[in-house]
Amino acid sequence: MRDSGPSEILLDWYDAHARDLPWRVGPAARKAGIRPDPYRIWLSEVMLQQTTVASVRSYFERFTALWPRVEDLAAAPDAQVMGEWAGLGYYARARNLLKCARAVTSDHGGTFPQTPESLRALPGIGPYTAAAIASIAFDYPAVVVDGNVERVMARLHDDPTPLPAAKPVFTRYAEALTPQERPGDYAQAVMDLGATVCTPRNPSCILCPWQERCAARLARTASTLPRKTPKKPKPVRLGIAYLARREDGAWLLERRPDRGLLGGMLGWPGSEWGDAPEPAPPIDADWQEVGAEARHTFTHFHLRLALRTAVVPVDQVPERGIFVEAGEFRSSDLPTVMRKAFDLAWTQRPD
DNA sequence: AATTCGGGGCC
DNA sequence: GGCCCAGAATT
Repeated sequence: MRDSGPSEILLDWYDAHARDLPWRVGPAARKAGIRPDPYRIWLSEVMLQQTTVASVRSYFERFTALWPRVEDLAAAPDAQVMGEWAGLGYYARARNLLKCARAVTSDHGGTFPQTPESLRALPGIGPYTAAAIASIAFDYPAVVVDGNVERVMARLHDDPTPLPAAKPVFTRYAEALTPQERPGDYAQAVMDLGATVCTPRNPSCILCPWQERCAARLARTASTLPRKTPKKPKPVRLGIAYLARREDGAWLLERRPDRGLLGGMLGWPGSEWGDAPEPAPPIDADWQEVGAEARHTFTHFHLRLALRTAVVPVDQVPERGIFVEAGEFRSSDLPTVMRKAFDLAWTQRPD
């Protein structure tokens, strides 16, 4: 066997161990000349931002079935896209997804730009996603740095510098390894390595194709890396949600403003969330307290949401929100905290 | 440079 | 309970 550099060693490992993913063109097919669909790569990469493969799978299948091409997604109604994204989290991604699909369709003739810089100019595409699309979809030798790559680089160099301050250094490590040949397969290979071998806890160093050149394996420090600066504790916020059912079965919901928490999503009208929430019934009714509260943890706070229910006559006009007909309402269109509130108030309890 | 943005699976 | 995840946008 001829002398191989680290990227060739990793590519050999990838040829044998590449995971089968719905958006992936595997190494064998790629060598046979099959190109990935940039639309599917873009969609998967946006869904995968801070989100596990296991969570993304079903959403990816659903989106590509509903909207096979970027032009189809661009033409979709906002409310339908937000509803399909419900439960996946980080809802700014869905809003930017639509902006991006419409920009690609109207400004680029339905074709994704191919360089990291031009991709970076599109909504919802940052440094990582631009590099990932350029390399995977177009075989552009971009330096792809995600959480997996950071972890692998920290361990290869046994570098104790804490993230996020270490990001520029880890990026330089990654730069030095990125090959000109098969950059797309290489990018996916490092991420697969991080996801399946060089895992956050209990890495399988014995299975690692880079074990002989890994400083952390020699030092037995792999499982302690990368270091991260400690996070702030999450405060508790309180709130009240009002779940009104009209006598004909319609539900009183509210479209949340496009910015901020759960932006652009449907939700139950309610109080602000804070230390001492003020009652804010959206319609005059005989509100009943629900015994249980919905508990939910967001990125930076814990929420305890008190619930109120009421049944109101058909001719009554709400002060806030809009009635959604029973036949048009799907609790799966709601973000998880709102779906939890619905389940607690109306399905897990007797009427 | 820090903060804001979700949710699920794992330990 | 906290940690992690194919991060981006905003301040």
